[in-house]
Amino acid sequence: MGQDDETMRKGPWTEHEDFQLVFYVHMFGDRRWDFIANVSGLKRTGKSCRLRWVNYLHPGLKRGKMTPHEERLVLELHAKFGNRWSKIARKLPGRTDNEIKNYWRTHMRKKAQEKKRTTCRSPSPSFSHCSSSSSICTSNPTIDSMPKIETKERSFYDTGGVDMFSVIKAKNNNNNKDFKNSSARVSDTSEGLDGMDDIWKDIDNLLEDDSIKPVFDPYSEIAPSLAWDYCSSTSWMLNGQEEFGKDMLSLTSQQFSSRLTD
DNA sequence: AATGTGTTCAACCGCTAGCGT
DNA sequence: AACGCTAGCGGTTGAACACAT
Repeated sequence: MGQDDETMRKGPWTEHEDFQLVFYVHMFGDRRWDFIANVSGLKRTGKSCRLRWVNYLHPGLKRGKMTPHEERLVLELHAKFGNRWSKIARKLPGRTDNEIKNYWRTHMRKKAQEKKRTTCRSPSPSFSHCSSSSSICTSNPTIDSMPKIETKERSFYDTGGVDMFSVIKAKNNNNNKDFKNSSARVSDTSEGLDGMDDIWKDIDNLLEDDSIKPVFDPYSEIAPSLAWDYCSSTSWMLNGQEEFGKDMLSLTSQQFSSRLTD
């Protein structure tokens, strides 16, 4: 889009970037990634922002090891759907397609190694014999009892923004330790904050501070997508929405930037 | 303690479906 | 119908970490 590829950052995200992204996703919802990428000042593509959000920052994500039940489900669902990772992920709330894909790769490698070792002794009772095109596992009660989420439905990752905020708040109040701990790993260099825990807290605090409250009240009943529709329907948005965004948000951006560097 | 090897997982890339014009 | 744009998907890569020697 507007920015040329040479100025774009690549590689691991810093805590500061995470913080910014979370903040702007909260402001505008998790839909307009290119816009968020531009407006936030992050030197990242919209694509990269989306990926970071979906795979790492999304408040609904579970972190940590797969439970045996989840492992079984992945195997079963893979037997049913093949490498349709996003489809499989929709059946496992809190797990991303990337996570499942990675898990499967590891799993398959292990399986392959095991197979090598036990060179075609008795056939394994596991699911490894189910090819992606196989129908062997299709009438599985576990899968069939799962809620059916079809393509037109709201994606798990699509939190909107107001919903997300409530999740953030909930996150602050309890658990999700794995999520927070693992996120801290991203930036060992940053001493100021202790992983996502503090990011969520700071965002929470920032937004509760009236002086820097976003234009769109996160506590209101207006979904961010609607807020966005409202924004985009106005002339200032049509005539250079990026400039508007930068102006409007520069203050807030500076505020949380300074918090990080304190 | 140093080095090698294996494992995990975040992030990138290329492609495609879907939507608006 | 054709085109352009964007979000989303699946495959792949490589850095960081864990464990073995």
